Amino acid sequence: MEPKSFFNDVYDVVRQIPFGRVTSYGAIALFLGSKLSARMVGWAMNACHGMPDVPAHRVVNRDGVLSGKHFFGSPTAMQELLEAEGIRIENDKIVGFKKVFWNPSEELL
DNA sequence: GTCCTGACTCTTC
DNA sequence: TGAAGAGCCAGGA
Repeated sequence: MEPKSFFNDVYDVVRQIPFGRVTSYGAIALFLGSKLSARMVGWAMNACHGMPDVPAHRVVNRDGVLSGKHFFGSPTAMQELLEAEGIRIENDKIVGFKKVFWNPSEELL
Protein backbone atom coordinates (compact mmCIF):
# COMPACT_ATOMS: atom_id res chain seq x y z
CA MET A 1 0.00 0.00 0.00
CA GLU A 2 1.36 3.36 -1.01
CA PRO A 3 -0.55 6.37 0.22
CA LYS A 4 -0.06 9.24 -2.18
CA SER A 5 -1.49 11.85 0.10
CA PHE A 6 -0.61 14.13 2.96
CA PHE A 7 0.80 11.08 4.69
CA ASN A 8 3.28 10.43 1.93
CA ASP A 9 4.54 13.98 2.19
CA VAL A 10 5.00 13.60 5.92
CA TYR A 11 6.95 10.38 5.45
CA ASP A 12 9.11 11.98 2.79
CA VAL A 13 10.11 14.77 5.16
CA VAL A 14 10.69 12.48 8.13
CA ARG A 15 12.88 10.20 6.03
CA GLN A 16 15.19 13.10 5.25
CA ILE A 17 15.85 13.96 8.87
CA PRO A 18 19.64 13.68 9.26
CA PHE A 19 21.24 11.29 11.73
CA GLY A 20 21.34 12.68 15.24
CA ARG A 21 18.73 15.31 14.50
CA VAL A 22 15.08 15.67 15.44
CA THR A 23 12.16 17.79 14.36
CA SER A 24 8.69 18.63 15.59
CA TYR A 25 5.22 17.86 14.32
CA GLY A 26 4.59 21.54 13.86
CA ALA A 27 7.77 22.01 11.81
CA ILE A 28 6.70 19.27 9.43
CA ALA A 29 3.16 20.59 9.27
CA LEU A 30 4.48 24.07 8.61
CA PHE A 31 6.75 22.79 5.87
CA LEU A 32 3.80 21.05 4.26
CA GLY A 33 1.88 24.29 4.28
CA SER A 34 -0.36 24.15 7.31
CA LYS A 35 1.07 24.47 10.78
CA LEU A 36 -2.43 23.85 12.07
CA SER A 37 -2.19 20.34 10.71
CA ALA A 38 0.26 19.26 13.36
CA ARG A 39 -2.29 16.76 14.62
CA MET A 40 -2.45 15.33 11.15
CA VAL A 41 1.30 14.75 11.27
CA GLY A 42 0.88 12.82 14.49
CA TRP A 43 -1.90 10.86 12.89
CA ALA A 44 0.35 10.15 9.93
CA MET A 45 2.94 8.79 12.34
CA ASN A 46 0.25 6.52 13.69
CA ALA A 47 0.04 5.01 10.25
CA CYS A 48 3.80 4.82 9.70
CA HIS A 49 4.17 1.61 11.66
CA GLY A 50 4.34 -0.35 8.43
CA MET A 51 7.14 1.85 7.14
CA PRO A 52 10.57 1.04 8.62
CA ASP A 53 12.03 3.82 6.50
CA VAL A 54 10.26 6.42 8.57
CA PRO A 55 12.26 7.37 11.69
CA ALA A 56 9.23 8.42 13.69
CA HIS A 57 11.39 8.50 16.81
CA ARG A 58 12.97 11.67 15.45
CA VAL A 59 9.62 13.44 15.50
CA VAL A 60 8.56 15.04 18.77
CA ASN A 61 6.32 17.86 19.86
CA ARG A 62 7.41 21.48 20.02
CA ASP A 63 8.76 21.02 23.54
CA GLY A 64 11.02 18.18 22.52
CA VAL A 65 8.95 15.75 24.56
CA LEU A 66 8.60 12.19 23.32
CA SER A 67 4.83 12.34 23.10
CA GLY A 68 4.53 9.26 20.97
CA LYS A 69 7.02 7.04 22.79
CA HIS A 70 4.17 4.90 24.04
CA PHE A 71 3.36 3.97 20.45
CA PHE A 72 6.79 2.43 19.89
CA GLY A 73 5.89 -0.71 21.76
CA SER A 74 8.01 0.22 24.75
CA PRO A 75 7.99 3.51 26.64
CA THR A 76 11.77 3.55 26.40
CA ALA A 77 12.18 2.31 22.83
CA MET A 78 11.94 5.77 21.37
CA GLN A 79 14.34 7.17 23.94
CA GLU A 80 16.90 4.44 23.30
CA LEU A 81 16.74 4.99 19.58
CA LEU A 82 17.44 8.68 20.05
CA GLU A 83 20.24 8.05 22.53
CA ALA A 84 21.78 5.67 20.03
CA GLU A 85 22.10 8.67 17.73
CA GLY A 86 23.82 10.77 20.37
CA ILE A 87 20.72 12.59 21.53
CA ARG A 88 20.33 12.83 25.29
CA ILE A 89 16.94 12.31 26.85
CA GLU A 90 15.85 13.38 30.30
CA ASN A 91 12.36 12.86 31.69
CA ASP A 92 11.14 11.90 28.23
CA LYS A 93 12.38 15.25 26.98
CA ILE A 94 15.24 15.96 24.59
CA VAL A 95 18.17 17.74 26.23
CA GLY A 96 19.33 20.67 24.12
CA PHE A 97 16.39 20.27 21.82
CA LYS A 98 17.22 23.46 19.94
CA LYS A 99 20.73 22.19 19.23
CA VAL A 100 19.53 19.01 17.57
CA PHE A 101 16.42 20.53 16.11
CA TRP A 102 16.18 20.10 12.35
CA ASN A 103 14.01 22.58 10.51
CA PRO A 104 12.77 21.17 7.17
CA SER A 105 11.65 24.63 6.09
CA GLU A 106 15.30 25.75 6.10
CA GLU A 107 17.40 22.61 5.72
CA LEU A 108 15.26 20.78 3.22
CA LEU A 109 14.20 23.70 1.13
C1' DG B 1 -23.21 8.84 4.89
C1' DT B 2 -22.32 10.91 9.51
C1' DC B 3 -19.90 11.29 13.95
C1' DC B 4 -15.79 10.67 16.85
C1' DT B 5 -11.09 10.31 17.76
C1' DG B 6 -6.10 11.37 17.37
C1' DA B 7 1.65 10.95 18.79
C1' DC B 8 -0.23 19.08 18.16
C1' DT B 9 -0.07 24.05 18.27
C1' DC B 10 -1.68 28.72 18.88
C1' DT B 11 -4.70 32.29 20.81
C1' DT B 12 -7.48 34.11 24.36
C1' DC B 13 -9.52 34.50 29.18
C1' DT C 1 1.59 33.55 34.50
C1' DG C 2 -1.36 29.61 34.09
C1' DA C 3 -5.14 27.09 32.09
C1' DA C 4 -8.68 26.12 28.68
C1' DG C 5 -10.67 26.17 24.07
C1' DA C 6 -10.57 26.18 19.09
C1' DG C 7 -8.68 24.65 14.58
C1' DC C 8 -6.68 21.59 11.06
C1' DC C 9 -7.14 16.60 8.08
C1' DA C 10 -7.79 11.82 7.62
C1' DG C 11 -9.22 7.25 9.03
C1' DG C 12 -12.34 4.07 11.48
C1' DA C 13 -16.93 2.61 13.39
